[in-house]
Amino acid sequence: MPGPKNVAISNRQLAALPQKDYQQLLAYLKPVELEFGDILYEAGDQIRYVYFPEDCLVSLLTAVDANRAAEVGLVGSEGMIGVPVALGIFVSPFLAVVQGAGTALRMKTVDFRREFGKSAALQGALFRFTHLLMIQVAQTAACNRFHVVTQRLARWLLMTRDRVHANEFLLTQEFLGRMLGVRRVGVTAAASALQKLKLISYSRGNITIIDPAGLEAAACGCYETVNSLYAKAKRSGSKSDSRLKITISKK
Amino acid sequence: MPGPKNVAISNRQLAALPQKDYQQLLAYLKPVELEFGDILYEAGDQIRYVYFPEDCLVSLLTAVDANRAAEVGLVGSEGMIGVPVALGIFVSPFLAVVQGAGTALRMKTVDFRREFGKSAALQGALFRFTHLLMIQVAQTAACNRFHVVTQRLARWLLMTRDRVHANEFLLTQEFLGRMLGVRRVGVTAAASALQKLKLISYSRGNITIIDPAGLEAAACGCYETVNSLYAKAKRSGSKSDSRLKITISKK
DNA sequence: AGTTGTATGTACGGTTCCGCACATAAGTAC
DNA sequence: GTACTTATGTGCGGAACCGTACATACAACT
Repeated sequence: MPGPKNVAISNRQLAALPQKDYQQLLAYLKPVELEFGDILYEAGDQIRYVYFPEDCLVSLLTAVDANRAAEVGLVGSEGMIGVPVALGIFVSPFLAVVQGAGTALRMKTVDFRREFGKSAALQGALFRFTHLLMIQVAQTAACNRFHVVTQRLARWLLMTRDRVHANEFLLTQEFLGRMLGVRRVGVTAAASALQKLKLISYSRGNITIIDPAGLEAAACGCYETVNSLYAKAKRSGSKSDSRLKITISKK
Repeated sequence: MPGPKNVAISNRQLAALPQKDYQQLLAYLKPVELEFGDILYEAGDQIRYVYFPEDCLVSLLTAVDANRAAEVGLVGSEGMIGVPVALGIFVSPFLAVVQGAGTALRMKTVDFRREFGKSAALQGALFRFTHLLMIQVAQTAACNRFHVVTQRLARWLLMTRDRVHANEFLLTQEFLGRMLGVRRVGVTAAASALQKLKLISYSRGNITIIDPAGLEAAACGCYETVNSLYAKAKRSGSKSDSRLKITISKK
């Protein structure tokens, strides 16, 4: 049963915790300012901290070679960065890079892992989020296979919008190209198309979503597919079919 | 510490368990014959059973609409089908379809979930596998974005080879097209190219890998990237940085 | 006002893959 | 052998996107 609502807590994973479990974590959570472009982990890095975004946005990328990488996941205040730790893995498989500046609460991995063993609510929440992330990554795989740049761009803008809770954000086409794994001019063309349809406007990195509903229509169904699952998870909050109690055995 | 090697156990998740934990599961595990094309779950289905493949091969697919889906994961005797259950989720996000006939040991989800709560070794093994699956799905996302059909086909054949432990298998180009998310003729062209290079041979669904090393060279790096992580996980066996004890609270 | 740097737009030939239609070939049934 | 089904091969116009190069536009600084 969740405790009283922690209204001041902007990270949803933390907000969903019972008061007691949250208080327990609080001693270890330190706010950090994350800047655009900050790298939280390179692929293969030790995960020294886990992060609970408050109003920042973090992209997870998988590389295929030195020059080419594609975003496979996008995490904001609804989730956590460092999901592998919940699975007992302490090496990041992804490049995690800050895509929207803001604050996050972070915690040393060792502290988190210990507290994780004590809080069934935290376990449930993070296992569910891990599952959602898996779905998001898988949908991205299928989306990359079938959908054209314009649709993928529209989807990406909507996903970003959902996570920063704003219709305006700062992103160059060069950057968008890196996320979507296309040339900059590919983004130029797609963005121009969306602008001509009066769904977005942009100039020198400043992107504004003018018509969210129209943009959703221009996006592929992958947006709605994943989004509805996130929304469902949000509604069901900390309720779960599974209640686990995990303890880490000493040594 | 794992118990004596269970040499007769062909599923690696089960084989890695301590003798005691394995014996505990044995009462619930029933062998089933899986035929080509069998659907274990549709996307959105309740997960009524989890499956431990012995010599069969199962594809996980994500759909983007009624006609189009792409494979995002491939699971053989090294893994388990029904990973979400380990995360406390009992609905499959993927279509799970048998791609190579054979046997699997299966278990009712409710039984599995209960036993899962009792065996730290089982938890560790499955959490690690969940993580590997996440990596595989993510690599597929990036691969779909950047690599051409011939490379992806080569990668797919190698992945299949690793999982069925054979250089020969039965698969039509029509089927391969569905897995890779391309037209049949796209597969025809790619397969012809690989055959001309004397890396494979095929006729009417019968594919033989002639030159595994050459095929690997023709595949994209995604194969080696993921494969090395699987190999590493295999080597480290049931050793883990994390030892957890999970118990399911009553009600 | 002029300079510099960054962001965006345009152009072009080449490649990959699409959708579709039709042709061949290998196995299966009668 | 003939008919039928299944698997594979070929052809063709078009769309999307690539790599590259070059042009324009806005912003900030001097």
